Amino acid sequence: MSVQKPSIPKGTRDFTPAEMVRRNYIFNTVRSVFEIFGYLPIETPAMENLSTLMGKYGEEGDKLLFKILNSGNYLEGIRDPGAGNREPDHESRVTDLASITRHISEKGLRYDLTVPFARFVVQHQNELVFPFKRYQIQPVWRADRPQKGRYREFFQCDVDVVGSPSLLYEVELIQIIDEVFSRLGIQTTTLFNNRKILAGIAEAIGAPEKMNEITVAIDKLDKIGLEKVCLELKEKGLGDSAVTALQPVLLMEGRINDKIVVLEDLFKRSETGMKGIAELKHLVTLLKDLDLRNKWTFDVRLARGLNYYTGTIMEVKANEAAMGSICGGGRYDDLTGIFGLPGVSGVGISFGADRIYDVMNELNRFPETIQHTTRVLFVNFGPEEERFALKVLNELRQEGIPAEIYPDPSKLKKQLEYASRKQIPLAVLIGKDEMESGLLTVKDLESGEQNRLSREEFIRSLKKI
RNA sequence: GUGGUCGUAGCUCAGCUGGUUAGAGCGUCAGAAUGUGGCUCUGAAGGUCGUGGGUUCGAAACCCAUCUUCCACCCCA
Repeated sequence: MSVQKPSIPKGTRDFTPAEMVRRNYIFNTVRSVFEIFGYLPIETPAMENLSTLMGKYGEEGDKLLFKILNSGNYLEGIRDPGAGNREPDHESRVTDLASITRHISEKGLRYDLTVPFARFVVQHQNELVFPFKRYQIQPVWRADRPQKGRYREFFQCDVDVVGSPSLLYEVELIQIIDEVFSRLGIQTTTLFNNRKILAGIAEAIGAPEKMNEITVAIDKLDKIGLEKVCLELKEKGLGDSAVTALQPVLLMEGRINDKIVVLEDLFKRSETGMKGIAELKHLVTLLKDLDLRNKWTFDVRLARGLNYYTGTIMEVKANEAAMGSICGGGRYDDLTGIFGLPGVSGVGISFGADRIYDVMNELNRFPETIQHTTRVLFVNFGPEEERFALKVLNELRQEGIPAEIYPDPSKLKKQLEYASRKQIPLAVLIGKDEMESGLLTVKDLESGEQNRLSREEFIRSLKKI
């Protein structure tokens, strides 16, 4: 039997202690901000029933779901789809696969945390206090093709509130965004838009069913330019008059108020659009009163694919790094409706921990102080000394000071090197001399200084810091 | 899912148009007066050249497939 090369699936990663310390720094920061805003944690299973997941993320989303094979010989009851057709052409085989999927797989890995949360709310509705504010920090999986900032397994940090349509929560979420990124030391811009405005635009130019195509095209304005956008819209079946009517939106610039004027003019023919504008104005008014440290603005081009959003949608970008959005979310008026609890409005956002990590790494924003864990290493000089050291070691641990002892009486050089490499700041040497005098030799590995201290003095000096 | 790209020691890479025993730097390990790390010196170990086929007298170099990396599209955290 040959030795196999160890490997992990595409788009997944191992995390070393050095990486985990930094990742935890992000998780802890996010978590503590969520908590001061009054959100409580929940967790849901890694896998959900496929029926819970399918159809919630659009056609694309369904393709990106990781499906779990059923246990047992699930093929037994299934007829060979090619049986009556001994020359299976390509077409029929594809559809057969699709139809066979539900027979062989009924579970899938979660794609995000919002849909499982909606399911959770419906299932536990009688135990929850509404408006229900929760946060959730767990991995999600997408069968996407990996690239920079895009993984197949990654962590999302979601905050959502369900049971209130109040725009105060949109404001609260934007405050959370501001607080989290201020604490992490990343400068950001929060872009927001409103699905009702997008729907209003489609409605006003006489193509309400083409909302998706229109938003996708508008989104490309920066990248491919006005002409190509118009061309693409026509290819997508939009009439000349509609494209003409859309021009003011495409050419719109200036301050938020200027844009609102343009849209209001357009929305004389769209009630939905007007509603969206009203929400936008309200949100902007509230935000202006707050002294946020990071930038925010309204951007009609922001689309966001997840098709359950119905109101405000938002997205956060790091100002100093080329990375997709590091946080995103929005309002969904009826997510729980699909699971049998209609009329409950929710709004939430999701922080992409892995992308935030990548950005912070690139910009070198991790504080040095989060590095080392063990603060004191006890050098091992032999069985006698070991027993003595163990007692002092235990005292330190009782005081909550992370400390460890070297496992065997190796050469001092080796033991100190171990301490150096683990970035342990202090080494304690207890040999014959120290045992007799009762004074410990304490070496500061950063400065190289060495002192003789009694146990009490030593512990006191550690507690001071 | 479509198109492209990368893959040589633990890491970063060199290896000219195919030609003997595949190299460097860093790292690792072992030494350099028996209780003192980082710096220095000496020495050593370490490579199925991503994997599997093929072309060839001969392949790390060429071809095909496959896996992985990264990029664009799509979509998204």
